[in-house]
Amino acid sequence: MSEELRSVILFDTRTQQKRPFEPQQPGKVLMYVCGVTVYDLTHIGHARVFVFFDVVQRFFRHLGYDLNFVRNHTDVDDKILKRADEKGVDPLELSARYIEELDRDMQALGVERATSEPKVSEHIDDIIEMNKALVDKGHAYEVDGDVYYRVESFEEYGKLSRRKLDDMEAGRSGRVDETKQKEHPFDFALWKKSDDDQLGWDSPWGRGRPGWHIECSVMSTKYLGPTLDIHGGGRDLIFPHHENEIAQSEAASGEAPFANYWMHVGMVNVAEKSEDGEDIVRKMSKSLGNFWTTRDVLGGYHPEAIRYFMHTTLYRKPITYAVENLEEATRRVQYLYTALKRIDETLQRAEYDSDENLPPDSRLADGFTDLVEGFMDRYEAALADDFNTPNALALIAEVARAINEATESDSAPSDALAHTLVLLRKHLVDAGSVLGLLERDPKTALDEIRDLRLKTMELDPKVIDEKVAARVQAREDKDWERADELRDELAEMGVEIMDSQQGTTWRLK
RNA sequence: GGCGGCGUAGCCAAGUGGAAAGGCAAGGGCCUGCAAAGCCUUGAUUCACCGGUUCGAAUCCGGUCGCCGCCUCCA
Repeated sequence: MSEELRSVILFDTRTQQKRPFEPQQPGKVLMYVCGVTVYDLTHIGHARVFVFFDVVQRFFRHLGYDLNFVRNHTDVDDKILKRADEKGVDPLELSARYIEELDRDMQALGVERATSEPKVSEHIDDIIEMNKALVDKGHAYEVDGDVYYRVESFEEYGKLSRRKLDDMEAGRSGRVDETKQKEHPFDFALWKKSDDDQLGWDSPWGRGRPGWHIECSVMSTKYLGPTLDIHGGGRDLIFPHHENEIAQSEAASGEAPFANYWMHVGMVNVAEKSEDGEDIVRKMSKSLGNFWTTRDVLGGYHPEAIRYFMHTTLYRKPITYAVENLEEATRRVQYLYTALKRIDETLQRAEYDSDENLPPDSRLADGFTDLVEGFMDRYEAALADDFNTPNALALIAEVARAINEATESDSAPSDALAHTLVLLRKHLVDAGSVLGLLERDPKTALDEIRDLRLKTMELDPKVIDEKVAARVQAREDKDWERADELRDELAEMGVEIMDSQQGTTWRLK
């Protein structure tokens, strides 16, 4: 059975090339993705990673793979301690709260749950065990209650990020902690001594807490074993985070490689004005203060529009966050849902629908055979090529255009056309579901988009409805001057009028 | 200083050795009282620049310019 599954090509960061994906066990995928350190709301850079791997999850399942997907929460970390201290709250309560906030945002974005979502705080014993193993094997050493990984003990250190210890300038980024007595500047903390009033657990090295990288090695190994099929995360985790995970995991287990494929998602950039008034584009980040929280973006744009926007660029490349891009994505999502709505309206005219009263199976309407019969294969091929979502969207657009073309007429469709439309609708919805798009019924989605716009534009729908009704009356009276005047007033408010045989509807620009 | 990436039509963006996807914007047409929506249609002899390999390069190699990311907070 497993040999029948469509094969997928992945770009692997370590080898810097696309390769056919060969899971260790045919048909089964072991995937680990680094989540976030939960000390604040997520921004859309985080959301991009979640949405992308959500598509990976959905697509593998769509193809019939048995996916075991682990995505962790780093709920013990110095940034959490610092934030908790500032706010005067318990660190684990703080992180628990932000896990809830994260879940809320990701649920709103339609990100499906991973198979397991483990937390650092629940794996302290496992972390201590791995630390002991690393110390025993000579890969780590204790200094005054801290435990450090001895990077020089791992010959292949740097193999993921293609850098050599000697080539790097320690402190280039101004982040190396030089106050500690480390053997090498790049040795990193596996365990940190905690003050009496700090969060900590007892260990062979005294009371302390885990360092940053160890949790992923521990949890991935615990849930998925020593060798992952796929390990993912944001590009900025390649060094040092993932490099250090490799060093820890391979040294501790004695097995290599730690992961067969490494997938890294590009950064979300922001277009800004520099102090000199120049247009610049740079990475969105907490420390630069140029970030948009997922919460904020969800307040202004439909979840599927946000996803659509993210799918317009290959996951590996940087993407620029800009309102124009979100607005264009919103219009595209509206376009797709409108196409579905047109199908439903057309089927109704023949007293069919896409669920119960199906048109009889018949030949396909002229000119649609290739599209109907070849679509899903082409669509899957696009995504199977390292998740080429831009190409996937192009194919979706092709179907939507065909649907609009086929539903131009206001008359009842023939059985052949109705049958074709039902199949095209199914294709569109099935294709959309892999990307987390078109998951609502058309009316709900279009209403949601409209309500969001009303809210952000601070418009009262009653005022709009009244003006629209007045214009309908003016049109019935053939008072074109008055009708156009009202339409101009509405247009000024940002309201678009659409007259059709079914009546007048409106939407927001 | 080291490592890596990017530079394709006005804008966004696929393609990475064999006839330049798709979207937005713009022009023309159909439809419409007029519009909007929708549909049809027009657009890169050319892929930052220079040189090379090849029967053939946006795609490979060398160089130049510009931009970006990472070098222990980072998704």
